Amino acid sequence: MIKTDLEEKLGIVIGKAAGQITEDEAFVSSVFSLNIPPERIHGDLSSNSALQLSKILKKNPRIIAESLVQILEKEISVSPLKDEIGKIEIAGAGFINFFIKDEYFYKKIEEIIRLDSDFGKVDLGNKEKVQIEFVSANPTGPLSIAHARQAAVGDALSRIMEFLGFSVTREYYLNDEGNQINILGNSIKLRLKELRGEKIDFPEDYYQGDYVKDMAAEIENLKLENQNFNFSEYGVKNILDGIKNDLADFNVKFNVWSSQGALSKSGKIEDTIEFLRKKDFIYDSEGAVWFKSTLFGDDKDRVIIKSDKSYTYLAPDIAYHRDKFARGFKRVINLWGPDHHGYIPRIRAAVSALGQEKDALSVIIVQLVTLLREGKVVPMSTRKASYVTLRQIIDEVGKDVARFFLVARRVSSHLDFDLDLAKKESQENPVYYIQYAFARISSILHKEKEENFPHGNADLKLLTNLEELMLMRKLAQFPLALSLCLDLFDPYPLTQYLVELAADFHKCYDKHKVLDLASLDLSCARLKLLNAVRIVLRNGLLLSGLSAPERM
RNA sequence: GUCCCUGUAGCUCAGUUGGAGAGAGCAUUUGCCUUCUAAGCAAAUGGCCGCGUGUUCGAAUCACGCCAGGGACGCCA
Repeated sequence: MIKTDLEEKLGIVIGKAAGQITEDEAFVSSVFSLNIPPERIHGDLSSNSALQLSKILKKNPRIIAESLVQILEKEISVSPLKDEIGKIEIAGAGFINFFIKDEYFYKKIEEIIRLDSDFGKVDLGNKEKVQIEFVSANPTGPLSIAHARQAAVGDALSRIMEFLGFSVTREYYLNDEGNQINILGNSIKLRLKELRGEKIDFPEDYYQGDYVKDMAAEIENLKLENQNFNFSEYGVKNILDGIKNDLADFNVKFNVWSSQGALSKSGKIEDTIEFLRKKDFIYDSEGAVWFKSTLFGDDKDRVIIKSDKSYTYLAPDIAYHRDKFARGFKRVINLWGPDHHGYIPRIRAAVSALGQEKDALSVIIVQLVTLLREGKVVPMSTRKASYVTLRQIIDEVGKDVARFFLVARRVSSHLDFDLDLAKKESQENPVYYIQYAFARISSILHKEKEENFPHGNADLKLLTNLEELMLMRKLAQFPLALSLCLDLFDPYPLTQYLVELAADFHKCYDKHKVLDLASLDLSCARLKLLNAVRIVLRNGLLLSGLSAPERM
C-alpha cells in the first residue's frame, strides 16, 4: 500500500505514542491504520489506534484516545509535522482525527504541475520483470465479449504496473495446434466443397460461424488451393490477423505472441518432462505418463502423456511456464476465465515442481460477462458461433464506453452487459462524465491562452472555498487509488477514483467561474488548480486505456 | 457430491479489508443556461445489506449452517 510521506511520518508518531501507553512498541506499530474519514468535517486522516488499544488495555477507548492525543500534540509540535498537521480531534467511539493544513495541499498542486505525466509514479516494482498473460483465446474464431473483458483488464493492469515501476511484458499464448485446429481446417475444407456445389453433411462439432464460409470463399476466389494447401494453417493465420486487428482497435497491444506449435518444435516439452522425471515427479501407469501434482497440493495426479502417446494440454503448459521463468520473469500473472479455475492447483503444482516460489505465479480469474440484448441473454459458444464479437461491441457502443464498462467492476464480479442499455445510456455514461471534465478544462485553458492570465506564479492561498479544498484533497489521493489497483490486481479502483475526481471538478466548475479579469489573482490561482486536475485526469484516463479528448 | 464466484435502492454496481447517520450511476419527480461546453449542478423519492446462529465494545465486512443464481470438476483444450 502506498502511503504519502505525511501518512508515513504520522504513522510513526502514532506508533510511538501508542508505545508509550502500552509499553510495547513492537506490538502497536502494526495494529492501527490511517483512513480517510467519511465526512470532511471529521478531518482528513483518521486513526483507529485508540479503539484497537482498548481491546488489549481493557479500558474505555475515549480515555485512551485522550491520552494518545496529549502525547501526539506534544510530539508533533516539535517535529516537522507541525507545518502539516493542524487540529486533532476525538470523535465517535474514539477515533482520532487529524486535520491537514491547506499549505500541504497547495504544495501538492505545485508537485503535480512539476511532475506532470510522472505524477503518481511511485517506484514499487524496482524494474522487476513481470509477465502478464491474458486473452490467449484459441485462434478458431473471432474474439468475444469475454475476451474483451480480459483484454481491457489485462491492458489496464499492465499500464498501471508499468507506471508503478515494473518492467511488464504483455503476452498472448497462442494455442495453434491440436484437435481444434484440425477441426477448424476441416470446417473450412467442407465449406469449400459446399461452395462448389457438393452436397455435404456439416458435423455439429465443427465451427459453424460465417467467418468459416468467408474463408472458404476467399480460398475459392483467389484460387489458393493447391496440392499442399494447409487449411488449418490458413485458417489460423486468417483468424489471428483478425484478432490482432480487433485488439489494436480496442487499444490493446501485446509485446509477445507465444506459439504452442513453436514450443512443440523446440523440444522444450520433452526437456521439461525429462527435467521432472529426474526430480522424480513423474511416473508411468496404465500406459500413460503422470505428473505427481499431489506432492504439491493438487487433489489427484495428472496425466501429461496419454496412452496413445500424445500430450494432454498440461504438458505444453508446464513447458510454457518453465520457459516463462527461464526468460527471467520474477513474477508471472495469468488472467484466465472462470472455466479454468479447476486448473489452477495443477499449474501451481507444476510451478512449484519447477522450483519456483509459490507467489511467483498469480492467477486472476476474470469472471464471465453475460451479454444481454433487449433484456435477453445472448448465448455464447464459439463452435455454434451464436455470440457477439469484440468487433461488434466496438462498432455498436464505442471503444471507450466498452472499455470503461469492462474495467469499472471488480474482476471477481459477474458482469451483465446489456447492449441496448449501453447504447441508450451512452449519452449518460460515466466515461463521458470523466472525459467531459477533461474537455471543459481544456476549453478553459484554451480560452485563457487568448486572454493571457499569468498563472505560473499564482498564489494558491487564495483558494479557500469548500469545493476547491475538496478538489485539492481528491487530487492528493491519486497515488492511493493506483496502489489499491496493485494490491487487488484489478484496475477498477482507478476508474472509481476518476469518477469521484470528475464529480469534485464539476461541482467546483459549476459554483466558481475561473476566468474573470476583474479578479485576476484569483483567476490565476484557479487556473493553476485546474491545470493540476487536467494532469491527474489525463494520467488516470490513459492508465485505464481510455482517451482524453480536448473537445466533446 | 466437492470446489470457485456472486447475492446491498426498481436496474447496474461501489463500500479503502472489523469502525463513525449504508453510497454512486441509471430510472422517476422538481429547480438551475443573455456568464469559461447543461454530456453539467442542486434537491426529493427509494434499503430486513439473501436468511439464521455465533465471535466482538462494534458486523454489509469475520466463522459456521442454510437458500438462490452462475461456473468448474476428463488420458478435452
